[in-house]
Amino acid sequence: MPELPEVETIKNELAPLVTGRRIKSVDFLWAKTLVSPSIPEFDARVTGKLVKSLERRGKYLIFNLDSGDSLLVHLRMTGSFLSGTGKSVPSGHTRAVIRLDDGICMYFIDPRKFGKFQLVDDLRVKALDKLGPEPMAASFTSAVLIKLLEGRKGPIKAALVDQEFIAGIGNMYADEILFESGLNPLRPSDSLAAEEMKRLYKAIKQVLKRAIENKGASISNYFRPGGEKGTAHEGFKVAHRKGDCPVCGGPIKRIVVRQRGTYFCPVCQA
DNA sequence: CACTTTGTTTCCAC
DNA sequence: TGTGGAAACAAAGT
Repeated sequence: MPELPEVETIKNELAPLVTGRRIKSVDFLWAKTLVSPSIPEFDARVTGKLVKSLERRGKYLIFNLDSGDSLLVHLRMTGSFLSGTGKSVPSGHTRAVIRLDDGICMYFIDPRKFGKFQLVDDLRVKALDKLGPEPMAASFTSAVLIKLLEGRKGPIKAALVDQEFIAGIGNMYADEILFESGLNPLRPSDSLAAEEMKRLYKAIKQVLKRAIENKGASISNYFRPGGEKGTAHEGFKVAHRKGDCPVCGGPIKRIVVRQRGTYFCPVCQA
């Protein structure tokens, strides 16, 4: 399930394959994958263009073209990329094929069809503008987090998965971060003591950093461009776990916060 | 067949 | 007007 560490891994591993190459064609095997513009206009603006660079913002992967246009790929739930040579489609869940020069192909594989492609002429679009700060950026300091938390009502878990609050964190990393901080997911955001906010800040940086080092979490359908899986999920303490707390041995509890399954240890996260 | 999964969108109350 | 919560939605797996 692509969240920040998974999209970052895809970006890092795809970049050497695609930067400096020209796009020969993009085929959509699932029409709804492209949200805008129309397919004919998309083809006209993309074919023959050079991929200048790849970047990531939140859960968006961004292909910057030499024409100034950018292809935004919103990776959501089950989306990932597989690189190949274009002979055959590697999976029945392939939703789009980006063909580059020298026979390089990138397959967008997305079993649940939630991922979206969008071509824009300016990165100042609503989808990106609304995103909160990048948690891994050096500019995301504990002072920034404290500022965000003050006056914010509602459970801390809800804040962490809110893309306008912080970009790139989804359900599973929110659970891991809260476990690492020893904070109950239902604690109101503005109720944290200074020391708790410090712990939360450290946990955000640490959980994401470790997950990036482990090339993302391969829960359900995520894999890397070369076909390998990530191993970050092997280190998960509570997210998607059914068993007992690895620290205190008590049962992990599952509750629902903002309509989302939330795993936590009621003892360690009192 | 009901339920789960994640993020966005829409709607409603305050 | 902003904020926040709940529900609906998208699609497929179990």
